[in-house]
Amino acid sequence: MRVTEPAGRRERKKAQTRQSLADAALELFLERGYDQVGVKDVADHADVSVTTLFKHFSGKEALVFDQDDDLEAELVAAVRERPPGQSIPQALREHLLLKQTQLAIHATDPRFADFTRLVQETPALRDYAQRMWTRHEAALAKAIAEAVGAPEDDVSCAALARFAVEARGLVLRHAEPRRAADEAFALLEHGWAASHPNG
Amino acid sequence: MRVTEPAGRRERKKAQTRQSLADAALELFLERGYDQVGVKDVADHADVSVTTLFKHFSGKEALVFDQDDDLEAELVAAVRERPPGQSIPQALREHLLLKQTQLAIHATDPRFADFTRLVQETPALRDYAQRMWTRHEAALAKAIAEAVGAPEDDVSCAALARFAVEARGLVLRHAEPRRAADEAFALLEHGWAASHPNG
DNA sequence: CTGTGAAAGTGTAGCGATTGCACTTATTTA
DNA sequence: TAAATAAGTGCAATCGCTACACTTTCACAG
Repeated sequence: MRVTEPAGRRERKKAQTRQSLADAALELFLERGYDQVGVKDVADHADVSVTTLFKHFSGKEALVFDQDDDLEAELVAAVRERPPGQSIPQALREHLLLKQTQLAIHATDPRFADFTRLVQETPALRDYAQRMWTRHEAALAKAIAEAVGAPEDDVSCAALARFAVEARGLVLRHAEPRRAADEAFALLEHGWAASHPNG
Repeated sequence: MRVTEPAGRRERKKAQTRQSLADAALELFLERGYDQVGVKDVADHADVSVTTLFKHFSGKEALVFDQDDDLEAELVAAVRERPPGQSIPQALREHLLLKQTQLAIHATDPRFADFTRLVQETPALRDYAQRMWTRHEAALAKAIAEAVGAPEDDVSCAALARFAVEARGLVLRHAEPRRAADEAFALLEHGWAASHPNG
């Protein structure tokens, strides 16, 4: 009985079903392409009904993103617990670069590159991923505002939050992510420093 | 025979059908809410078949955005033909603020405010509007690069383009658009000036 | 004029994602 | 062990959207 896995047989079976679905989805999507696979196919392949599939996942796109939940907390933590001397834009740049190399279902999965390509080449998935981040924009804005002692609805904090999550999309499609991130965040860095000398 | 309306009866009828659909859609959406109206309802109300509706509009959301076409040209022009002494971020801020007060189907329509509210309150429409702008991000990035003599795929130009169109969404949901735009673009302004002293 | 081909429009049938409903089965818990 | 709970099932239906085969209408050349 591991710490992360609550004992009950019921919960274990539930988790297993969910995992079967996620695995089936990833496998089929990689094999045939997202649009060439129906939710029915995924359900059949995982040996459950379509109804059950939708009890576990909010939609077809969600099948490949199994970990939305921690994103927000980590994002906020990246700002709040950044090392002393590091600016907020810097902290966000580092966090996003780090995340990019973890976003796979299993970090150890050799199909990681394929997964990333799948997401980038499928509009529906690309958009979904972007919205996943944008959903936490408000929380991030609030964290930034707190970090610099600005009012909670400060516009420039909201702007920095938005721009930072958008920068992710920009960086992803570039061959040299590190360099792209540096350039994109340099813009934010300088702009931010100008209005928040203490940030 | 006006300059804007090509003579042929055929083309006139086509334009009229399209207009009927757009009118019906706006009316019904405002009355019942976007999600409570089906494309069938719109088609019936405009007295055409559903098939015809989709011959005129690429999807349900497109029914309320009748003018995507000029957006890109205007966006590029805003950068290319900006008054001397005006920075690129400034030019984009002004352009977006201007656009925001024109985006109605008819600028003279008293229902303008309702329309804006509808779009902002309906996720599907908000997202669609955002994508409408994002679709022209590449063209804008290119125009910016040309304006400052940077390579066509320069990352900071792409970043400025993306941030500028994203700033729009930020500004829209604020009570004081002018002030919000000033703050959001101040960030870009300073960041941009730091790396492009000649921009 | 006229007839012919393109363009606009129609109705039906259907697909794929998603939901609601009534139901069975398995697990938990009192 | 029985009642309560939650997972899973199958089916029908909705909704956006497309394909198809068809009719009507207009433009234009002969």
